[in-house]
Amino acid sequence: MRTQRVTIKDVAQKAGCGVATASRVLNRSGSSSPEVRDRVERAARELGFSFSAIGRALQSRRSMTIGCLVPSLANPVFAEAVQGLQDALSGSGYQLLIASSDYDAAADDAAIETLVSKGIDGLIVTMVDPGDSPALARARSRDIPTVLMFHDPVAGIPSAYVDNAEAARTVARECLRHGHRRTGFLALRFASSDRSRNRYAGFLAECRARGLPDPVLIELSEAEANTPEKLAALLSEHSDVTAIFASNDFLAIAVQKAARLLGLSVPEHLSVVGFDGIEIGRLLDVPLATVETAPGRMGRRAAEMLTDMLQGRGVDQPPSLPFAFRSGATLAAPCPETRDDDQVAARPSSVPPVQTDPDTEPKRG
Amino acid sequence: MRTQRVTIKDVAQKAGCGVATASRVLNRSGSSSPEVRDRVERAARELGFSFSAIGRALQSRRSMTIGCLVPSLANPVFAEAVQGLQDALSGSGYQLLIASSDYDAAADDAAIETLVSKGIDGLIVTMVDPGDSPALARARSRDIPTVLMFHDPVAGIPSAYVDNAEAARTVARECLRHGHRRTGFLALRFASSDRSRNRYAGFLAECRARGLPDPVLIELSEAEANTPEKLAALLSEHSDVTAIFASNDFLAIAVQKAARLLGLSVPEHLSVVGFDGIEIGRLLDVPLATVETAPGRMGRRAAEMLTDMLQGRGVDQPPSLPFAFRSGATLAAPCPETRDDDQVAARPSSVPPVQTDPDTEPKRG
DNA sequence: GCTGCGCATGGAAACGTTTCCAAAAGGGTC
DNA sequence: GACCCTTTTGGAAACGTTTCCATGCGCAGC
Repeated sequence: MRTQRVTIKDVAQKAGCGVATASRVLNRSGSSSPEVRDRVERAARELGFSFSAIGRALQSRRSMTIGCLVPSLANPVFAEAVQGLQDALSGSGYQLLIASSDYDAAADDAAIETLVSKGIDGLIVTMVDPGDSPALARARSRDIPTVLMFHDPVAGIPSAYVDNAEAARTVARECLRHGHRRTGFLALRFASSDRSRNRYAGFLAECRARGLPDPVLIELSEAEANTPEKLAALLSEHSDVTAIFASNDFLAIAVQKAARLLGLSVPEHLSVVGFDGIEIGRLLDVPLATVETAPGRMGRRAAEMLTDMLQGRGVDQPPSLPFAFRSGATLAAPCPETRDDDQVAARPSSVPPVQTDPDTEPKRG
Repeated sequence: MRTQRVTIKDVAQKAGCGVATASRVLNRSGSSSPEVRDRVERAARELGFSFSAIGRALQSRRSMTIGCLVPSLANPVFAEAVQGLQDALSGSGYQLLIASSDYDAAADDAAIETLVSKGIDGLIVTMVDPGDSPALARARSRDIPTVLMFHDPVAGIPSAYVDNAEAARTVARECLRHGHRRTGFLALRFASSDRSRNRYAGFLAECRARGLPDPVLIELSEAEANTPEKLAALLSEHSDVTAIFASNDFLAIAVQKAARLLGLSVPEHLSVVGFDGIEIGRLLDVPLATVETAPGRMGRRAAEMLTDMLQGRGVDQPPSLPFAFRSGATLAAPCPETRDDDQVAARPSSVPPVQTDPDTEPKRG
């Protein structure tokens, strides 16, 4: 037997007062006499009343809902960031309406339109191209507070992000310091991820600045990323590179598997550096060298920025969040008798201890 | 310059007709003359009109929003399940309102109350104790269609789940088949996870059925799980066990790290089996033996069940989703000269090839 | 005793839809 | 030409809130 939704009208009736009074009592707004207050509160309790957020939203023009768009929750980096949003938002009264686009620009736009029509009070997005999204532009022209996650700030939209290019330069320096000259950048979804592109750009820039040959850009498909054999085949086409910078940690681990298939050992024959700093990398037999980025923190930061905006406080772009290079056994000096024959002379196999960038922070907070 | 939200009233006015007509045209409901239709559609386009889902929800009593509660998106298993929901729901017009409780029963209840007050049309939850949640009971008494994820069906609420106990029995059989007698079950959040408890129960039941000693239950705190040293200390208290069944893959990988710290090698000195079947386990040097459960599929299944319910179709509990034991190098026969001295006699070190349960399916579909 | 003030109260409008209903218009049949 | 049926149309109510405003009351100050 379905209980009809109990509204404030029912409460008012049971308490013998007007709805305006009931509303004031239940919201503790305006004034009311103790007796009335009592009756209303009792009535509400007995009826099991709870406000309809929809009625409220309609009247107040505030839905207490925040829209969030990410490429996919199957990627733990984004999932963790969203959890960071949740953490920061919990207790604020805001709920999270979530959409995912599967890395598709058109889906990005459609999702934003839907979120906006649902009356969200704010928007937090990671998408293919925030700088060229009609839907995002419309949302902003409607004065919907918006912040980006993971992206470099774009078109005046503030962002919670790490400086991908700078992080990649650090990776380049580390590779170089270990004596690598021929490097490769492994990119997944290069076309639809500005983060990946920025990492490559930084990596490339630093290599050039140091007079090294350009790193070879190896783009791979989803299928290649997931099938060690295919990945191995791809890698074997670039037998001169001694260090691979993978655009994320999963890829880096996959590279190790592929290297094993090729009979190469890491790091003796091939060094590998990842990106993101997932926890598991630390626990491996050969701990993964990578860049730690603390996605959860990005989420929290984004949520804080947005709530500031929602309270009318102006927000200007804060500096990028810190990253930290995590040294690991997958990065070492290349072996003198390298797998290819046309390669570098012997190098000192002892390398000064890796040191973390001073102004970066250790790890997930 | 803020554009005031454009409503259907504005469209009607611009098109020179009543709002009722505009509504009919824009919804393609009811009939209308071609000219009027034209004018309305043009007006809507020119004004950049889009419906307010809130107004709609208020009037129609349907928000086209589904509430989802999971313990945490930082756990990739849940994140993947939620992505599965998204996938199955995409195109259906439903959006996902997400809450997370951080494995806390009180937070579960609070979250459900909030979701319900937001007018969700359906509810998909994974929580500490669905069988004893006043908020969930209230939601159901309000006839809000509800389905569980990950849980065994409870209190008549249908669920998309894998049979944890049965999966654990399979693990027990595999351990046994490899010659292990003294086993341990490593549990994280045992108190707040019925899944973990069911796994232990199944594991225990099978061990008893085969006349083996009870597996030792090792409960650990978050801190112990995350600190290899602490975990190692904990493990060293149970030096007689030759095989550990960890309640998830991360834990299983952490166990390997801890074993390394103790100077034990896997699987020679200690076998390890995980649970969940995360992709990465496959790529490791020593591929992880585990149970594959395809959380994304659980999400999709849950979403399908719920949309059926939302369309008034009755749903009865479907059978549990298939799992598959994935053999891996972390599970092998215990070494005859075992690390402890009071232990089993030599065993044949060659073991028949592992075979998967016939009625289970390979992996994530 | 009046004026004026502050407090408690409730009616009603507004928020953006959809839908019921009645009315108008058009067209066919007798 | 009257009648009825169908199609198109728009006014208005309803959904559940909040808030503006007006009303009524008691009380302090003159």
